[in-house]
Amino acid sequence: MKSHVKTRHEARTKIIKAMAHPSRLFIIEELSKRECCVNELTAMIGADTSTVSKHLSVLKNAGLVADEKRGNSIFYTLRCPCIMDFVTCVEDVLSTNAKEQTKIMRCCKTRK
Amino acid sequence: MKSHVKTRHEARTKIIKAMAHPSRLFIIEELSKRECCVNELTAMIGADTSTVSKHLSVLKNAGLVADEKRGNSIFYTLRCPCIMDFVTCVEDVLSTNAKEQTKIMRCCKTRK
DNA sequence: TGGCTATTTGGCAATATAGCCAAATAGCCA
DNA sequence: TGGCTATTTGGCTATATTGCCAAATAGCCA
Repeated sequence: MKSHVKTRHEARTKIIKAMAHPSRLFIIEELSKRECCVNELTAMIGADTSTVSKHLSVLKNAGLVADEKRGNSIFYTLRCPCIMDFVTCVEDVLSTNAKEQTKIMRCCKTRK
Repeated sequence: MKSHVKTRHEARTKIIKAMAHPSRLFIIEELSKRECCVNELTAMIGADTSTVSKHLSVLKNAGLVADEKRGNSIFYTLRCPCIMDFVTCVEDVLSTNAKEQTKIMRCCKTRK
């Protein structure tokens, strides 16, 4: 792989990796609805505050979310709403997979 | 997080994790242009055949690619072309990040 | 069948990621 | 200032991922 192609894919990978965790996907989905502070997200996720804080720092580091300090709290917002379109695509893959499974099962039954 | 929400995000995560590797992103991009066999992809990527094979099995396991044996070779194809739209979105994030960096740099210069 | 090419699998070591606890940091308000 | 709440950071262990080599498997063709 040529070096500039590799670099491009590495940059993309950084963004995608940041999304590749259930809690972080949850955060992205919540932030697509409204801004939240760490506290709120922690309560919703049900993990240690430090864990959620680290997830947020991964997302921030990838440029997926922005943070703004207001008073005592830090509010996070989603920076690129197109991210949610991607989730739609992932759902597409999942439903394609599900259909495939159904087809295989139906086929097995018929042959019994 | 409620259990069904968690399950949903875990399913999505599996798909996204499968994409979260430079070589696998490269494979996805190549397959979006045309079908390829392991051999061709291995040559393009420049890693061990077994490594590329394992990457392909990750993608296949996630339902992102399909394989078909023809003669001596196994040809891989992309199952959900919408995946490439996602890459567009990732590029969006990257360019937003780049603009942000530029803005910060310009700001620093002005203040010198 | 035997040799060849293509691909997958098993095993192992190196590295990265996740999540918890404890401690540090930062801002609010009495 | 001191106590309180919100958040981040450091450190640690457990687990997952990666990539190589070697070996196994599968199909082609002479």
